[in-house]
This record gives sequence, structure tokens and C-alpha cells, in this order.
Amino acid sequence: MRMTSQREIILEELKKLKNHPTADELYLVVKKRLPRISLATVYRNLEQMSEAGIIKKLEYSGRQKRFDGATHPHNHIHCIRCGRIADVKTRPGNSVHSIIKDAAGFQVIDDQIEFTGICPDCLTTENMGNSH
Amino acid sequence: MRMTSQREIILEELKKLKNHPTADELYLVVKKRLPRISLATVYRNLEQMSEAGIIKKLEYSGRQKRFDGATHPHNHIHCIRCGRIADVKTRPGNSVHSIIKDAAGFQVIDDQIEFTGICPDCLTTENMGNSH
DNA sequence: ATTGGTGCAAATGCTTTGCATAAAG
DNA sequence: CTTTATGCAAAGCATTTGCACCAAT
Repeated sequence: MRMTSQREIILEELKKLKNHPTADELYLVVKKRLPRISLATVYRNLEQMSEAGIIKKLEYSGRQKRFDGATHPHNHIHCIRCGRIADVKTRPGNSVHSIIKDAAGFQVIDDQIEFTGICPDCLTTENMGNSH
Repeated sequence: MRMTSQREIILEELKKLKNHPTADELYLVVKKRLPRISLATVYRNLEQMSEAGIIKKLEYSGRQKRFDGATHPHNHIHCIRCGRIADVKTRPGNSVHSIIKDAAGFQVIDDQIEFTGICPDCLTTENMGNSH
């Protein structure tokens, strides 16, 4: 992964923002420093950096994707009205931290554990060497 | 909510399918019984019925929305390769069930608790009577 | 020099909407 | 009869892609 000024500034600005911006929100911020940057570049870099594990892609909110410069494991709460995402502190314990300490002032309506993984079919395909 | 044959059959077929279909997947199934139905009708009905709490909209996967005819509280696991969603059984306990009993044959990579709620700002707006 | 990245515009894919017609209550 | 739902086509919106040019190694 080549280090370009675009990538550097995108990462820098994302880390500054604590509010899980969408690609276009971040684009507007980055544009102030790099007026000729294109939205496609922002998308491409966010995608690449999240694949590399440098940042985290938040795609479980049902609306626009959001991005998080903080990669330590933590949970989120999102608003069903405006879509914003905030961090939620949970007590450490198992891999699934189950008890909330702070819901960032939200009125909690529902919670749902989202597990991510590879399904049996894809695991089989992988073992047969048909993937990547 | 008026009961039309379209709505009835959409609900009926969704409840039959155990694999959390997308709107277009369900559309193809329903089309067999109502050849003149349009995809827009399927979308509109799924939206309405999920608002009414008759079905559940699964929009936290980052891909296409999926719909679930089973409304009892349960968690899901989704495949990062093919996008399919399966049910996951958790042990009962608090509102957040923390320990998995069965991950439906998936290799679990990550878990994340998704909380849904209303953010402080939207709560304020609501109290001022500016919403709904 | 080579390879990967960028900017632009066009394309894509899912979902929603406007509007005239049809059906439910 | 009144109101809500439907089908169709068009629009919307977030995201991705093709391509010619540019820059990092």
C-alpha cells in the first residue's frame, strides 16, 4: 500500500473525528486540505484501510456506511431517527461484553448481537481452493 | 392497514422462507403466485409490515436489507463472503444474551453488540414537539 | 521504469416515489 | 364513495468502476 498524501490526510482527519463519519462527510473535511480530491478516492482509501485493519468500517447500521478511526474492540449504538452512531461502554469479560455501563445518553430501544463469520458453504469452497 | 391479496401472500411466503430473504428474492417467490405483482409493492409491504411489527427488517448487515418472518427476539450471524444470514441461539438471561449455544456451522470471526435507540438530540427535539 | 493511485464521469444496484388506475372498506 | 394500495416507470442515493493521467517507489 503506497503512501500518498491523500491517504495520509484521510487517515489523519478520520482519527481526529470522533463521530464515525460517512465517506462523504469525511470527504468534505478532507477537501478543505486537498481541494482537488475526489469522493471516489475517499471511498477507495477507506475501503483499503479497513481491509488492512487500520480503520474500522461500520456497516451494520442499515444506512450509509460509517468509518471509525478507533480500532480497539468496542460497541456502538445508533439512533433510529438521525442515524448517528455513538460508542457504548461495556464491561469487559467474555468476547461478548454483555452489560452496559454507559449508553452515551441514548434511550435504548433494542439490542442485538451481530456475529460475523464464514458460513459452512463458503468454508467448504475455501477448502476446495475456489476462493481468493 | 388494508388487507390485500398481495400483502397476504407476501407475508405468507416470508413466513415459509427460513432464510431471511431480500426483497427481490421474496418478489421472485411471490411472483409465482401473483405474476403481475411489482417489486415496489413488495418493498412497500415489507416496509409497512416491519413498521407494524408483524415482521422484522434486518438492516444491520451492510448489504441488502433482509426480512425475517420470525419476530421473537433472536440474534443473527452473517457471512462476510456471501452475505447470507442465519439464526444464532444464545442462552437466555439478561436482555443481552451473551453466550452462544450454536453458531449454525459458521466460523465466528467477530461479534459486536448493536444497540438501537434515540440519541439525546432527537430526544430533545421530540420533547419540543418538532418530530412526528 | 513500473506499478499502484487519482480524478473525473459514467455506471451500478438497491430502494423509493409520482402518478394514474384498481380494489378494499 | 372515499381512501388506501397497486403497477409501472422514472428518480434517488450511496457506492463502484473504466479510463487516461499522475506520482511513489
